[in-house]
Amino acid sequence: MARKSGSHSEITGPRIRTEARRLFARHGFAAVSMRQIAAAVGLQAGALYLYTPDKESLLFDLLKGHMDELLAAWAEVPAAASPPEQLEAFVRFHIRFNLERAEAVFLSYMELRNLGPDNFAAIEALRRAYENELESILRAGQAEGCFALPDTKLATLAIIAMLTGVNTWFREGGRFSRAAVEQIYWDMVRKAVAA
Amino acid sequence: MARKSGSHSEITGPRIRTEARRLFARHGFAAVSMRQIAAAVGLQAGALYLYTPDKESLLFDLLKGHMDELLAAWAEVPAAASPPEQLEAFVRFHIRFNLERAEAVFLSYMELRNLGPDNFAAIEALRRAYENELESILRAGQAEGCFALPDTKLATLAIIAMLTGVNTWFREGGRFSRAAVEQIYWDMVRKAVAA
DNA sequence: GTCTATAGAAAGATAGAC
DNA sequence: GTCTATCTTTCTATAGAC
Repeated sequence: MARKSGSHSEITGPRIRTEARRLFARHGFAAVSMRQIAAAVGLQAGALYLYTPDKESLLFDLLKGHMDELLAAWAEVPAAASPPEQLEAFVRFHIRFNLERAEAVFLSYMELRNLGPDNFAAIEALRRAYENELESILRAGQAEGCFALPDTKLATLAIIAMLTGVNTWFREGGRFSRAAVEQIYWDMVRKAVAA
Repeated sequence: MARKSGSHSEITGPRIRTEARRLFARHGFAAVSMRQIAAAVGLQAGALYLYTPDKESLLFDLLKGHMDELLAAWAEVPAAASPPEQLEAFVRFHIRFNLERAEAVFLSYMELRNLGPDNFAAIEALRRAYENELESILRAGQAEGCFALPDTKLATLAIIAMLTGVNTWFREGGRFSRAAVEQIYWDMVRKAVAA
């Protein structure tokens, strides 16, 4: 039988992060108080400071954790034989992963401005590392002549913006399944980069 | 000679909106206090309430004004002869207009969640009206057989997300002029929708 | 039209009891 | 590991002088 109160450090930390992510994504970092987060977890506000030195660090941990997981998950995707196949894998991976973590994605794009300079730079570096993954695919395809792009960096940013936009409208049980969305977006990307 | 103090209602209102837009875009609605806005204009906090009933109304006026101007500006663009030409006009218009009003665009995408239900619905309706402008172009091209799209609504959202993404990276004096950016993005859109 | 002053609520963070 | 209590600051919004 579980204790009604006492020590729960192993479970409380993750629950704080989960509730903070949910609340920050829904209302915005600045609009959410430490008291609201504590209440969602079932704690008093002071107890949060056992798990984070301050509010900004809590946000940073969420963003850093998300970017680390994003890069690790992409690293797990097996390499394909040709740039077009690699690009298809990236498009499908990006849509799938981002839909699974909509709240974290939203935070990572919207709440960067609430970080101090050092924390901001750390997240930016990870974001650029992810963009570079796509850009190397585009560069390889460009070199082989299967893609025709005026600028690979701009194409990278354009494609990522387009794919991430799925998160703003996709709803479970809507007109399209995730698989259908992947297919439709892949069709558009494939044509947009084609030689 | 201008008075040092006294009545300035005709100039103070616009200045409040300009400074509020700048501060909200930079730090986020919830993170900016009425005192900060007043200080940026050169007023005391209480004086702001001569111009807005509360903080949320100030935000709503900014978003509503932006959407109205966006729709009005698009209405001024002369109609082109064919769907591809219309689409090119839309792409160039969207990039140009959004780069000219980067702060307002940022607000309109990020701070909707700080509006109450009625204000939220009003802005959403205007956003959908703008999306419908693009979708009718895509539908017309689809009907004429010059575009090939699995779904015009999804293509609408994908294209707008891609174009609006320019605002996240474009900097004056960077590698590309505005005209060059318009051209590169139009090339990608043109190919993505082509039959 | 703007200011000073302030009411009243809520914020982030800390101290010490248990 | 968590709670209660509190310090200190800051917030939105209002009242009344000028």
